[in-house]
Amino acid sequence: MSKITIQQIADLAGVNKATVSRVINGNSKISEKTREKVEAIMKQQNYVPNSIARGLAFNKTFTVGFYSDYTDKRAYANPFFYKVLQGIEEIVYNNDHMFLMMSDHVNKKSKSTFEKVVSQHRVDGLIIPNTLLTERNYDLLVKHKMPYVVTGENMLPKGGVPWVDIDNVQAGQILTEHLIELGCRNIMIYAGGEAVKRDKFLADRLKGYTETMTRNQLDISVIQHGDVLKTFNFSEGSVKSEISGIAHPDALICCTHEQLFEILDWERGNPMLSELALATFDNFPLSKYMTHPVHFVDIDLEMMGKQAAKMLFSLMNKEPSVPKSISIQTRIGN
Amino acid sequence: MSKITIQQIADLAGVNKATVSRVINGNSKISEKTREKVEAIMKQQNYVPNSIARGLAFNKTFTVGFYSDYTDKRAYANPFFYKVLQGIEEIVYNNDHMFLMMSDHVNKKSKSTFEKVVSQHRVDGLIIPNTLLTERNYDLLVKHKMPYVVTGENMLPKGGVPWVDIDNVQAGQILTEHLIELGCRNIMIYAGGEAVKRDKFLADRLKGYTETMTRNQLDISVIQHGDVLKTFNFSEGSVKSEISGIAHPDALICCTHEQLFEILDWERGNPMLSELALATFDNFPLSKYMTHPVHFVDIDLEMMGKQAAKMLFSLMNKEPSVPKSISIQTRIGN
DNA sequence: ATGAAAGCGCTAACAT
DNA sequence: ATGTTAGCGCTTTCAT
Repeated sequence: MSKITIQQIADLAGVNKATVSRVINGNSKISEKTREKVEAIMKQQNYVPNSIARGLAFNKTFTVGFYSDYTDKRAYANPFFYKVLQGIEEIVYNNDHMFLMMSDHVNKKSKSTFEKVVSQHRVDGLIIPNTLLTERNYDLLVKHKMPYVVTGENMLPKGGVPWVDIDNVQAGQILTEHLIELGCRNIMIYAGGEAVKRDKFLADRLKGYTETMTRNQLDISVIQHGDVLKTFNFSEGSVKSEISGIAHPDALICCTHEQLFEILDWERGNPMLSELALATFDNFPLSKYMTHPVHFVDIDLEMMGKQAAKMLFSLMNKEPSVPKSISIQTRIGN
Repeated sequence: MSKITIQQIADLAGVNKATVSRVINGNSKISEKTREKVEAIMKQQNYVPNSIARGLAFNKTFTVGFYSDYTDKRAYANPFFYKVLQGIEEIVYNNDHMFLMMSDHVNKKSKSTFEKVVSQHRVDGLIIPNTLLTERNYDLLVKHKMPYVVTGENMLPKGGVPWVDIDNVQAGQILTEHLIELGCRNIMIYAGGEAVKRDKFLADRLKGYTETMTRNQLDISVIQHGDVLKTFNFSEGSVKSEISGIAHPDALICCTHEQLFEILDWERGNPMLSELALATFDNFPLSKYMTHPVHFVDIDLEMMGKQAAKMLFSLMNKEPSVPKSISIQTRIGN
């Protein structure tokens, strides 16, 4: 513990500690001479203001929180999740704040981590995934006047919730357009029925696909189970499925990696490789191990993190006219 | 902002704020009657002590930090990395502390995040991966008397560095033993030469393999490139490689997932599936998509996180006789 | 067992 | 431009 305090710096510089405080905080009403003297001593003594004391005086923590759910394997097992964090930290650090990450751990005998952090004001602002913005959490944030930004489109039936999300409709559009440009006409999309109802991002991707196909006067073809695809006899070049009677697809858009892997897994014993263009959203780390090339839209999650953090600082600084929501545009990868 | 303070609670209870403070901190010298009265009022008012003020008085932050490197894709892209975090947080929250996660972001005009956190005492203790415990960081920690624990075996030529790591030697042993029990005799291990020198965990896994093979009087066979394996003609059941002359392996241990994927990728066009037992360390999320079963040791990273955090709290509490290092045992998965 | 008062390190309103 | 003083909310001697 370098117990050196503002008082000691003041003594060493032969000034009052208030003067040192003014130097620290860049107060203009300070003579160049004393400023230099104090700064020299601070540097020489390797003095660092105690942020706790500073926080108490300012009634601030200089910390931004990120709330997440470890039990949400979809987030944490997703290698891209850290991209969002990277974007957030970039902005947080550039604003001279710390980054407090917390999971939604619930302690048996006490409040949840979230409730503690919010009620104790351990952070000045919070970034929270839409899946964790429950009614209860929303109420807590409002009650404690805690600034926050949601990643992923707000799902709560509340107005004025600030959010940042990937534009999944646009992603569906450009991916479909890309396949059309490549010459594909019978473009199928694999979008599970239940999941689409539950996850808005899936519905949005589907919507982007549907709109684009319609605009190009192409037939829409949505399958809800990979099994349907397997009824097509690719090897014999048949034009219609023996069972479903649907036109032979020349491209398949998988809405999630899980779907893509299911297809790739099944495809190994099938010679559809050269006949079917595969496409999905987001790049993925094992892609290099894949023998079948996969088209994909590049989702800039780092940008999403940055925008969320920027928006949060705007809110914390009570800037006027902060946008309520931001949609991040995507583009074709590779 | 629920601006309710200890003074207001005291007023409401008709006692001095010192009394309230004693109730909060479980001071024994308090009559049961006043304790109950104060506790009732605190609960009724939904009072939460201001942790900043508390920290200032205690000269503590009630926060534990975790230092990591976003540029280290191996960590962040690894879904298992989060297991460690989960373990850490479990302990941290049970000890009523917060969890401050920080990357090694370096701000252009100022100190690194790490240096700020340590010099400003933003945390009471720190967990840091061995790869980030540089000489410089070590010096900072010592200089500021900051308690810390290293995950992964200490690589620094310094004594007394507390660390927690997976017992990779033991992991190599039991995996090899498992294969032997399964009837394998010609067990090969894929361990790249350069990597082994760089990463101690690889050398340890190799060591565990070597020891076990020797103890069982079996021949050791280490390959440094996957290509060597490809010289074996599995399909014809030949006993020796045409080129290397090495005995036909019936099992292959891959030291990393990358190696495993390389083999699996190449293997698709080869009928070695039924002939070669594959084995690796750590389970991985895409395993269910693999058609070739893979033996593996289950590495309990959550336990590693827990142990690291427990050790850190012991250090922070200045408990006597805290172990300097802990090796986490592994076991065969599935 | 409880109250009064000093102090943790810093900021800010008020003096000079 | 600089010093003085009073907090920020809590803990902790020291009284009583």
